[in-house]
Amino acid sequence: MPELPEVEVSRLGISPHLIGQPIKQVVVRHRQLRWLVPEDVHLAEGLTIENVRRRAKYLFIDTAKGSIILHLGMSGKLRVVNIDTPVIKHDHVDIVLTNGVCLRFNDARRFGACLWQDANSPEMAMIAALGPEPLTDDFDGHRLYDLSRNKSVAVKNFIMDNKVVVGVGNIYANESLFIAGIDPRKAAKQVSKKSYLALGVIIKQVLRKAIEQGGTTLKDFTQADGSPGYFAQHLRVYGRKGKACEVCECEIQSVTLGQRNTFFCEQCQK
DNA sequence: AATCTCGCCTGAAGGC
DNA sequence: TGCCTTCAGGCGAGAT
Repeated sequence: MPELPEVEVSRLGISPHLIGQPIKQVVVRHRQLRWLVPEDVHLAEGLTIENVRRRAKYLFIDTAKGSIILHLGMSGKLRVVNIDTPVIKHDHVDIVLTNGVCLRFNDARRFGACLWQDANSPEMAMIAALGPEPLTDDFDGHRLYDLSRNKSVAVKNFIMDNKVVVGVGNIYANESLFIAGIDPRKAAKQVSKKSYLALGVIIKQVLRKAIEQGGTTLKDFTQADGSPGYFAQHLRVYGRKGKACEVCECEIQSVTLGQRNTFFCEQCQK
């Protein structure tokens, strides 16, 4: 499942192929993604891609008149291919460039999205409501502490709340809390300032490290099979239910929090 | 206002 | 082998 690092690595992988290139056509084969792909995405046709940005897990393909917004959902993959590359199952959207190259969006589960943000319209509410980027100075442990004072939700749900900080998905929430030694079930308001200050640093480290690793293991986005994939990262707790904790050798536990699988070590996380 | 729950999807994995 | 069931999950929307 693409988390922020995967989206950022995708951005880095596709950007050089897109920036400065005019869009010839936007081909929509399957409109029914998470939301219906709007007709307005065709407004990008004839315009030049000026930038490829990321905000949270959304990618913005900027033109002078607006941006095509892509979200990879759970199973979304981006490839840069020649336009004559045969379409495979779940190739839903193509952004075709005038040079014969095309950005191809494949998404089996269709939890992803392709939207249009007009440059002259207010930013759509969904995007405007997003909290700070985790890798900027707008986010740190002080913010976590301050926002958590009256929150009774589990700390894991709290750090996965997009209004608190964006881009912390299930895997990295689990991993960060393990490293910080915080029990994911603990009420957000019960977590100490000291723990939050550590957690803020750890979230940044975990995400940065994953991006670096993704950069080094980055598959070739221009190959037919060159999906970004999900880099093989070393996971300490995620998916390790019943296995031994790497620190204390206790059995890793799992519970459901916020309808998501949650893994932790009872001994190491208090 | 804060929190909880639902639903969109398909493919992989496991059971029989 | 093959069918059926279960699970995974980002995240907005609606309910509580």
